[in-house]
Formats: sequence, structure tokens, C-alpha cells
Amino acid sequence: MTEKDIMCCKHNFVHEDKVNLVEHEMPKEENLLGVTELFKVLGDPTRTKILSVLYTQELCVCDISKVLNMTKSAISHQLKILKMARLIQSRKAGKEVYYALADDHVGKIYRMAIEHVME
Amino acid sequence: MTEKDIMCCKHNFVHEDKVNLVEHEMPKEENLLGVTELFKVLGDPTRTKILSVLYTQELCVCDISKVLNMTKSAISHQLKILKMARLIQSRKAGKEVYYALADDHVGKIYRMAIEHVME
DNA sequence: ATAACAGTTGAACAACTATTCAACTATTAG
DNA sequence: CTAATAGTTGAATAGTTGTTCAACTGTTAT
Repeated sequence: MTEKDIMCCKHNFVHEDKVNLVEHEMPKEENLLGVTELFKVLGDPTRTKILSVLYTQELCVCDISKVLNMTKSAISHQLKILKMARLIQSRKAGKEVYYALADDHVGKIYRMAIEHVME
Repeated sequence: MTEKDIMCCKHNFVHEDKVNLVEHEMPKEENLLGVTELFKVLGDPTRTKILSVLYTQELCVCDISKVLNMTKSAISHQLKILKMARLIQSRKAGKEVYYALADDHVGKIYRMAIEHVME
């Protein structure tokens, strides 16, 4: 019997009642993966910093590059990921593209995380 | 002049007032990295699932393995990461080790994310 | 039309990370 | 003491991902 065999946790030794309850209460796979995806997008230093500056106000790509001291290319790549995750929105004004948080909910999540870290 | 040159965003073309304001409002690097680390830990499907089951009640490693249909080794590795991030706590009872969410705040963050995803 | 600038994009490389595997510790039952 | 079970751990592998680089689009001004 190897570790590979998931039945190493034989039915006899698993707390069946607990497992059944938990399985019942668990959100749908689809929603859990959505949560994972949300956190994964937020879990990168560049993207966290972008959110933190957009939390104050909307900015163009060039401004963000300046504040974070990174190339426009690197910023643009990350902006795309944030936008696909619907965490930010953009509007075009001439040659410039301005980015802002998608809605209040995103700001709320960011603020909550900051508060949690600062205790 | 290459893209590499961060001064491609010459001072003339950057919105200096905005940049200055944002730099001033921005949280300390240390705290931002803390936020990133928090999200990074949460941004893995296995760890998200572990949180979701512990959100219902405390469980031993074997139970978690059963519910997620993964080996104890894989679960144990992820539990360690969650514990180092102070998102969960453990207590030993005989041969078994029971894990639970570290505090209400963790549950609150998890619930908020689930609600955000489910809209 | 042409030059200059803002921004985007795809490929490639380097760094990171989750799972597997095998070996290990520790606790309990016989 | 010995066997069996719960859990941990380190190394290795395979998959993922962020930045760089170079080339590109689109807009504005001369």
C-alpha cells in the first residue's frame, strides 16, 4: 500500500461525519477556482503596487511606470492581467490610456488586506 | 533611447502632481509586500480548498486528504505554508494533528472573496 | 507625410513552485 | 519490543510565470 493510494486514509480511520459535513458545506469547485484566481492575480508584487496607486486615483501607464520605477512594457503586461480579471478598467484619452480600479469592491478587498497586514 | 531607459517617461510628459500625490499616499514597501505575500499564499487551488474546508470546522490531515482527494504529503506541504503565513493553527491529539483557521479575520477574508466571486 | 510619443504584444529566458516519491519521526495497539 | 498508523520532510521534476527585448499599432503635432 503506497502513499499514492488515497485509500491509505481508510474509511475506518477517517472521521466520516466531519468529512460528509464539510463536503456538503463546501462551495462549488467553480467558485473556489474563482477565488483562487482572484488571489493569484493579487499575489504579485507589481500588481499589488499597481492596485495601491490606483486606489488613490486613476493614472496613465507612463505615470505608473514612473512611480513603480519599471518599464512601460512590464507594467502593460500586468495591467492586462489585472484587466482580464476585471479588477481594473481603462479609458483612452488621446495617446494616453488611463487605468482605474474596476469598482468599490476591489478597493474594499485591497483596503481589508492592507489593514490585516498592518494589524 | 531604449525602453530600458526608465526616463523614457521624461519628467515633462509625466503628470508630476499626480505622481507625487500617489507616492505620498502609497503604503510602505514593507506593508505592500505583506499584502502580496498574503494573496500569494491564498492564490493556490489546494490552499484555497483547505481554507474552505477549515472554514466549516477543524480537521485532521487525513480528513483533508480524503475531502480533497490528494495525498497526505501534498496536503502537509501546503498546510505548512498556510501555517507559516499564520492563516491556520494546529493542535496535536495523539497521532493526529488537527488544523483550524487561525482567527476570525482569516475567515472574513475568505468569505469576502467567495462573495465577490459569486457576485 | 513624417517624426515623436504612449502603449501593446509575442517570444524567450530565468526564477519560482506544487506535487511526487521515498525515507523519516512519533504515537498507539498488540 | 514490534507493527501499524498519522504526519512530516527534502530532493527532484514538471509546470507556471514575470521581466526583458524588439517590433509593432495608433495618435498627435509639425
